[in-house]
Amino acid sequence: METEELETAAKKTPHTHGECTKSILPVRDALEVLSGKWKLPIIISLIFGNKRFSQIAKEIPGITDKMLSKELRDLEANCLVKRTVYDSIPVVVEYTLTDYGHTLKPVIEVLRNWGVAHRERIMHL
Amino acid sequence: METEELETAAKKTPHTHGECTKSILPVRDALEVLSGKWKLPIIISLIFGNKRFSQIAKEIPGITDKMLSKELRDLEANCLVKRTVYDSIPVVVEYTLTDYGHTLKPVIEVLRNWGVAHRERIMHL
DNA sequence: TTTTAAACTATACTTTGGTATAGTACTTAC
DNA sequence: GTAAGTACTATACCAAAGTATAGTTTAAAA
Repeated sequence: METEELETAAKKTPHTHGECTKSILPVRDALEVLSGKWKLPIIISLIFGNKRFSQIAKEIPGITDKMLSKELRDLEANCLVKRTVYDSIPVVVEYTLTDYGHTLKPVIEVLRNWGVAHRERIMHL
Repeated sequence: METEELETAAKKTPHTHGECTKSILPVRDALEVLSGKWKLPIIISLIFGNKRFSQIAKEIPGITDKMLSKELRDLEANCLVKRTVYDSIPVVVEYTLTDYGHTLKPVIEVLRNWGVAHRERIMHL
């Protein structure tokens, strides 16, 4: 019996490379925005309300100042977070989720729902 | 003017640690399933139809055998992919998205839609 | 008899992500 | 004048993720 003649379903839906790649790229973009250990905690923390640097730091156990600073800059570069400097003494900086940042809420919801179900499933094995 | 008196919106919606953490964990679970450079290409490739090892390898430019093998085992451990060995000569192994794996489709769709919009937005800056 | 193909595994290496620790500038409170 | 609070930055280090390259088994094809 030749390999090529196997009765698998493998050949049923032919498709091109380009199709796949084009379909993957934007998904990757979205995942990148949420990637890493700290972006999600930061975004979710800001969904609950505007925060100052040290407030976020306190709310996220384990994060270092360096990572918080770096990730906030990342999120700002992606227009998801706005940084406002208050000219007080000492200087206070407030971080806000932009309107655009809030468009992530349904995305996070879908991920959460799937995640909850997945957790259930993996537990009961 | 004291820091504590600033008229920011930062104090409007108080919430607890526990709330945040519990809300983050399942999202992370979901992201983990899709994490890394190769899981998404593999899943999407299998959405288009069942495939054999070397077929997937050919469809995903740049992936090494080692990574493909490792990621497939990961996906199998998460019940997303089924591995079927055909007792032919030479041995042929077919990979299938399980029904459960297909539940990822809407998740990927949401990510893709957000990703497309995000790509647009970042481009036009 | 060497090559080809299937589906891998093994070893070593590099790159990226994240951590640990310390230090900066400014000012107010003790 | 020393400590403490604001929001950071710098340096060095470490571990996980990914890459490169090669080797394994079986058997058919050239």
